[in-house]
Amino acid sequence: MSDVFKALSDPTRRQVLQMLKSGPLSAGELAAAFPVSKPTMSAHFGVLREAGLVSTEKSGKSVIYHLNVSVLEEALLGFAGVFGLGTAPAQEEKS
Amino acid sequence: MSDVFKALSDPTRRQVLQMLKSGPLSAGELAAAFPVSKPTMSAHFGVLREAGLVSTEKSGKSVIYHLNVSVLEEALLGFAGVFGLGTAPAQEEKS
DNA sequence: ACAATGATTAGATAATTCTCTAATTGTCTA
DNA sequence: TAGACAATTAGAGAATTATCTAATCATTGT
Repeated sequence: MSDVFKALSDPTRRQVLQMLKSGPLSAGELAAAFPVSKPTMSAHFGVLREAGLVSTEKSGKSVIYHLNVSVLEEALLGFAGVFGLGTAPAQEEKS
Repeated sequence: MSDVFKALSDPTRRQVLQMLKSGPLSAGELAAAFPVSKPTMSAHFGVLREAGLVSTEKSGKSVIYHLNVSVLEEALLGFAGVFGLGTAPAQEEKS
């Protein structure tokens, strides 16, 4: 779980996740959207994969990245839930 | 916003926030709950304050820390919302 | 005014993180 | 089999982070 928040702490990685929200993309397609080198992006991908936030699938020369929404959901809403935020409307304490 | 996620990336800081969920606590009370030095905790408090996740109030010798739930909510649910998670049930795309 | 207490600041160090270039691996196609 | 292309690994440097001890600041009580 800490790995997920660590992964989310970088703006580039958060943006990668947002790009993947609309569907799978190759490493190259993702990398092209950022002003850093490909190896740097590869490192970011590694962090995301380590955290379980993305999965990979190999397709010919390319590596396709998929978003694992469930992992993101569990971390984000799980933590939010601890504070009574989000999904569970925080059962109203009746007087 | 990036400051919030950066702040949330550390387990100690996330735990501090959880402790504050039940109500305000002094720096000393918070620090006592962790196996690190007080200056280290003070640094963590600084990160949380910088991110807007906590506010301080001075009371005599003590400094009282308050949780700013709204900031946490905005970041957590805001980001979750981008992925159609949480509050907004993600309007079903009808065929 | 002094000593005690709560908290932060100063200064330093070890570990981690982000980034780069260069080299390597794997796959396709001419 | 070569060459080209996609991606990652290797290796290194700069910046940030987490942590510590010692010192300082601020407040309270004697």
